[in-house]
Amino acid sequence: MPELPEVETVRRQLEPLIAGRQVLGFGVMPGAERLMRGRSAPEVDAQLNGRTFTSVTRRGKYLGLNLDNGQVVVVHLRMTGSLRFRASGHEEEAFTRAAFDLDGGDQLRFVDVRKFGTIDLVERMEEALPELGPEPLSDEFTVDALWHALRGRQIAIKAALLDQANIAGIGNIYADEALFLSRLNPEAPAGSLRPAERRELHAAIRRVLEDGVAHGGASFRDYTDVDGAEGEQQYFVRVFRRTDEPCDDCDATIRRIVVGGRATHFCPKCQPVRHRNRQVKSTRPRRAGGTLKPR
DNA sequence: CGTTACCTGAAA
DNA sequence: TTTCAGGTAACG
Repeated sequence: MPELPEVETVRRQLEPLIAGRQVLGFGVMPGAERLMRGRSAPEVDAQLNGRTFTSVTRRGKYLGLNLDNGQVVVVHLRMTGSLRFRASGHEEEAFTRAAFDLDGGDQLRFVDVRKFGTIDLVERMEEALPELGPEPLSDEFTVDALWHALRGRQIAIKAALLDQANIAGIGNIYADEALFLSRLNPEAPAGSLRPAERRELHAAIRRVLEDGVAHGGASFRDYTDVDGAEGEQQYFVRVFRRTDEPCDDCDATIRRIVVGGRATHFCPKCQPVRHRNRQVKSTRPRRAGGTLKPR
């Protein structure tokens, strides 16, 4: 559920709460063992015991809880996971799947209804990460970097934005919002974007993610921050989960379709299907524009 | 490449 | 009762 802005919100809150705190124990609740991806909780507990958290980093939707010996606890919240920092004596919330006991009795809890989230303990963060594209809020994310990921590809631009190997951290909310801001149809082939459209999409991605962070993330369903509080970004979305509502910009009715297996929301008037350049004679399908160079 | 599985609860 | 869900890996 959490995308880059939600994960970054957690990172910012969590770092000052756990930096300098010592781990006295770690445990996984019965029935939730899979979140350790095959590693045994007692073994991880033994490795963590006595270690101290130093900082919290983020890569895409992954969090790295850094330890004083260089090791990293890598957390992915997937759909419904959340990390909660709770003071000593706080009652246990439902769906707590794992917990770190900190010095002083405070707890860092991993709460996750659907049990899709994961926790890894590794020597270096990269060991726990799949192939990830550039960080969209970093300097390495340029229009050229975006185009490098899209050029020559026939898949829908929406699906391309969700592929973490292209750009790290975009999920279903921010993909729809970025496409709305850049007025691109979600089903347009990724490699068909013209130069001006690439620049607009690049700027839109930056903008929606920055807005999301500024509003503390979006809480449509399960997302809550480290205190259990909701974000505000859901009040600012332009199309996401606004099916049948009027578009803010043109009053047309927002539609919901499925692209790449995911619900996709867009304004059919602001984000029209772009026709291939019509050719009167030829019935042979043309490549849908774009520069077709090998990747 | 698109589709299915992984889980569970809330909403339709 | 059925459908849907901020994600991703494993299918075919």
